[in-house]
Amino acid sequence: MGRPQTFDTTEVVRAARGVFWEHGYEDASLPALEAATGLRRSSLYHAFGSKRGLFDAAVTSYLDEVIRPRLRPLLTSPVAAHAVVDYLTGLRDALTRPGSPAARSGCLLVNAAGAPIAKDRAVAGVVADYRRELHAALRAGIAAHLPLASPAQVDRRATMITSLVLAAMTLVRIDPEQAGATLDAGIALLDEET
Amino acid sequence: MGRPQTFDTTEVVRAARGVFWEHGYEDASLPALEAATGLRRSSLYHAFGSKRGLFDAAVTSYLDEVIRPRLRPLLTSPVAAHAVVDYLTGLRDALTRPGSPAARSGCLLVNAAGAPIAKDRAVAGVVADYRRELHAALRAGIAAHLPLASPAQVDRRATMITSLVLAAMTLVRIDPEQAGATLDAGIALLDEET
DNA sequence: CATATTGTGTACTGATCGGTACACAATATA
DNA sequence: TATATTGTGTACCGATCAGTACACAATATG
Repeated sequence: MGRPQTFDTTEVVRAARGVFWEHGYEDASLPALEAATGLRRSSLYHAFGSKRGLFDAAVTSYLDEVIRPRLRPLLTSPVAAHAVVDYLTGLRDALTRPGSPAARSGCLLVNAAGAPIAKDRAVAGVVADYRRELHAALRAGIAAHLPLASPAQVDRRATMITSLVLAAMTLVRIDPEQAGATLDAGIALLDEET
Repeated sequence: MGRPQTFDTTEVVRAARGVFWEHGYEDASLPALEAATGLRRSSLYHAFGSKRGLFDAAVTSYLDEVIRPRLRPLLTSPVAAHAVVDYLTGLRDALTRPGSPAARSGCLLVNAAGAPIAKDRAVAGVVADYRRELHAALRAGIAAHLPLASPAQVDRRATMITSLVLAAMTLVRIDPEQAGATLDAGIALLDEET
């Protein structure tokens, strides 16, 4: 069946993901992607069709390997009462740990939302779905944390915490301290209401 | 003293601001800036030195003509009790009015925070200062809205509402409905606590 | 009117962009 | 071993990028 691939697709996508994460879709150049993956563009185009195809693979990898593992405790019942607080503290630690991808570049999808690529309907849909997924997970976590609150109150608070997370992702690139303070405000609010 | 300018600097900066607002710094091309301003690059470079100089002027214009007029009621004492709610409803209306610059492109500075230009320290500082300015204004508005709350409570809620605003600016480009719901959650929360 | 000074238009620069043509390499199958 | 099939490397494509050189236009001042 012809010559076999010499590279591991998952690893290559991970490397490309890092480039898109740091530079965004538009400013991730082919030479930078070649350097990060160790592949020439001929191989990248053969395997992924286009820069956009590689980006889509990177987004899928980002959701599966970066986003969803963190949300899992909020989505697998029974949800612990402290799961939301754990999520927020864990995220704050990740954003304030110097050198980590999240501290350096925030969130791949949040960054994409403000970039020209967001005008692509498919990409906009992925980002919108991501926000919905985050909101649903936080709603579950808040419901476990505030068992006496009404569904409407839980939903409203989930919207608030979702926004805190999105804002922290935006702020970390320009002022990590403000990003940390943003997440701390969410933790404090949840404690306050217990 | 030589040949006089044939254009109005303020108007030209406004036109350039629209281009940067819609496309971001990196993807605002010189031809696009020429088309929007009606000037050739020779004039732009003569007046502003560089693409970056024009961007800086556009940012100043954005703060003075777009951001701060909206914040003024929150910063001129006495602050009305309903000023925060007015701000949020006004912002929601702007974000959900189809065709408005904010509905189409969100916030020039929030978008910049996620773009490569954010690595420039001066730009990062401007965005960080903008967030501080927004936070201070909302704190004043919330203090007027919740006169019984402690300073710490007011500050924490100001951080929350600030994040709602930033998140809505991010979301409007990919899903205006989620952006509107985000601001509605803030309004509802303020009502709930009255 | 002459001249210095400043603004504007045309036309270009080298660099870089994403994408591709094509030769060659490496394997599976016959 | 011969051949079909698939993967990889080299070298290129036209388009576009930000920026600039320079001639020319238009004014203020002498």
